[in-house]
Amino acid sequence: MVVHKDQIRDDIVSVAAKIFTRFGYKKTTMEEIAMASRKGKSSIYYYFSSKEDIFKAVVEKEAEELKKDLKMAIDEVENPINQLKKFILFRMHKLKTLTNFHTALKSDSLSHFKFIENIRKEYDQDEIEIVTRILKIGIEREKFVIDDPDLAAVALVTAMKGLEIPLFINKEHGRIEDRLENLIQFLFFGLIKQ
Amino acid sequence: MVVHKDQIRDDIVSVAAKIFTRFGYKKTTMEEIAMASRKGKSSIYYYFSSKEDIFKAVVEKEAEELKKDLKMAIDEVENPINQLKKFILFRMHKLKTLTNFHTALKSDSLSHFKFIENIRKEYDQDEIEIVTRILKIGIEREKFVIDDPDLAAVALVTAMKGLEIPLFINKEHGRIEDRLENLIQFLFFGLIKQ
DNA sequence: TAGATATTCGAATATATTCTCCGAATTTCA
DNA sequence: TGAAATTCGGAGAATATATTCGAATATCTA
Repeated sequence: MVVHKDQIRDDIVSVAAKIFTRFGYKKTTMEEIAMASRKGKSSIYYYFSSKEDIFKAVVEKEAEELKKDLKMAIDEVENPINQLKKFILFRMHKLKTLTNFHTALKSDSLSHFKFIENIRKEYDQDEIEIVTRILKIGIEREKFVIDDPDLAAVALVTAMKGLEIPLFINKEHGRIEDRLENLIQFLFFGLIKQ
Repeated sequence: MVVHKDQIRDDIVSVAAKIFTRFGYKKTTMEEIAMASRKGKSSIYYYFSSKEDIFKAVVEKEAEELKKDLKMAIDEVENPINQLKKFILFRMHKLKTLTNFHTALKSDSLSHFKFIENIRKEYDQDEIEIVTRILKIGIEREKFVIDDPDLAAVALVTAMKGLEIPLFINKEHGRIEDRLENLIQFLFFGLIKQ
């Protein structure tokens, strides 16, 4: 029956996610996925049309998770400025656990998969949407002075991505929060009401 | 010149050890080893005759390290009973970092390499030797009552290996020491002078 | 229960990767 | 300068892997 089939697909995706996380796309074999799922290799092809197809499902699942958790994390905080901080920090931490989605975003050895381009765009869109919402609320509450919040959101997200790599590389976790403070001050220089 | 060549071999072995540790024998490619060593693929073949040959060098190096460190660790302790404890504990902890040697000892997907059999035998021999020495010193100092220390050493090492797996799997590090106490009591029941 | 449909898997095939070797180019050093 | 040491690109054979096929089995439906 159909429901059951989705369940098995999900199981396979979970199992595959772990293996992809450990070994990366190329070094992961269908045989491994099959064995770990306790199925025959060809049964996997009953549920997925290809290795790429499984990977796609894995990445999409991780993207969903990130999106959902991001929204939840932000809602836990009140002040829009703190929401921004939380957004940047939480995103960064969470991304470390979502290895497959993260490499899908970064790796160019994977960029020949057309689906990755779509995921990127979609995810960018989501981020901008979230930030825009935060900014607009901030403006309403007279925390921010921004003429064009849509434009500002794009700029902010872009800047954030630019800063992601140095932050990612930096191992000194304690200091990230401090630097984040500076980042926000910098990005919103003159825009935050004192 | 010859000295330089050995140096480069050593470098390659170090680099390869990391990759083998991360991905295992099969998933590691000569190309990766070459790239990580910043050499052309075929240059690697100038220094080693095959992938197996590199792996052999890696495993032998780790075996050397274990052997050396084990001896040092034991010498830091006085009482033979404590030496035994230290031997068992240290060996177990150290083995966790020497992944390639460890898998060489255990994995049967690798057992078609003839050199592995030799390494095993050699290492077993070394262990028995060390334990025998500890026992004999213990007897001299009248800590132990053992008729045949050679036989006892073999029995002890064998028992130790049997207990290795459950100890390895057990994550609760704190308790390992306690259980070790029991193990020694058990193995030497009636043999340790009170 | 029969017949249809869903699922499984072993074995075969097509494709891709990887090990290994060759030989020519470059470097080192006496 | 010339001989030996070292490097590496690229080719070919061997191996590994992804994917397909078809037959067997299980599950559902009426």
